[in-house]
Amino acid sequence: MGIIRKTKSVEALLNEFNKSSSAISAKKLIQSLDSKFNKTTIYRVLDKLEDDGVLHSFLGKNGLKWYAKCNDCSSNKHRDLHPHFQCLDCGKVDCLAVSVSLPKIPNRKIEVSQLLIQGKCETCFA
Amino acid sequence: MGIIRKTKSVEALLNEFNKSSSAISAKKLIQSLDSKFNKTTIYRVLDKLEDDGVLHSFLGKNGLKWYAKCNDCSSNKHRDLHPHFQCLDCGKVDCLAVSVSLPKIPNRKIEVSQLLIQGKCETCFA
DNA sequence: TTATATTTGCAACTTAGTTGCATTAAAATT
DNA sequence: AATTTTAATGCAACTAAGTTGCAAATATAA
Ligand SMILES: [Mn+2]
Ligand SMILES: [Mn+2]
Ligand SMILES: [Zn+2]
Ligand SMILES: [Zn+2]
Repeated sequence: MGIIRKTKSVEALLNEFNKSSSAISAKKLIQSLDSKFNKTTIYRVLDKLEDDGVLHSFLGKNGLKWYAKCNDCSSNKHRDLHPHFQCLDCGKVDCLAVSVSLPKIPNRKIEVSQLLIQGKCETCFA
Repeated sequence: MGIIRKTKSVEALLNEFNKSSSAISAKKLIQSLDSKFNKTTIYRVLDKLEDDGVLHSFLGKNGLKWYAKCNDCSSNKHRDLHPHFQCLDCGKVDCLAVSVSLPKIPNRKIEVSQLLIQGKCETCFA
């Protein structure tokens, strides 16, 4: 079940995601908003925003949880099946607005897939 | 640095990987060998076998660490750049012996990538 | 057999994420 | 505006995968 009330924490988190277009880890959000909100609150609000189709989540390096804005999702329809890129130098993570062609796998039913590409970002590569 | 001595724990772990061709999670190995070895030992031997190019590791559902046998790797050359399939019903994880065509990403340098496909395996799909 | 260096077990630790519950605060109702 | 209702919050305690330091055990070389 998603967000019902427009609280301070909801506004603060949405604000964080409006400041940059990159993905943000739960860990970073907890650090940034530490003085204002409890980590439990942050985890719970993120979870609800994902239910609502406002954010989507995925696992980055070391299994850490990351969140990024959705483009055309709603609570009914989540379609964030794009790959993500994580810079091994600066740690930045971005959504890649491209579609991945999955390999053919006989006798299995594919439900979801996640592709994480790692390397050097534009800034760190130059 | 890799394996130097052929100890009981090394043999036991290699034996586990020879019993099945599927990947095995560190968690499962710790459970299976709980009566014989300490979990610290298991983590350390797995790490060394990976260094030696005998096993490769990757993260599955929920960021859990999985290991599987390498095919043609050595301590110098690791090439396990294949995708993995995890069954959401029975939990089984397999290496997929196919190559993935990564999308073109301008101005970035790709170093590694990991593709995890989830769904129903042959057994659970039928 | 002895010496040396690697491996092991254990306990304590780290850290991301979760849970239960009493309190607080939105928002709906009167 | 005051009251009621119910969702959201803070806090502390917990969970669980994985790590670390160190003394004791064991494989291998001498
Ligand atoms: Mn994304
Ligand atoms: Mn594999
Ligand atoms: Zn970078
Ligand atoms: Zn299955």
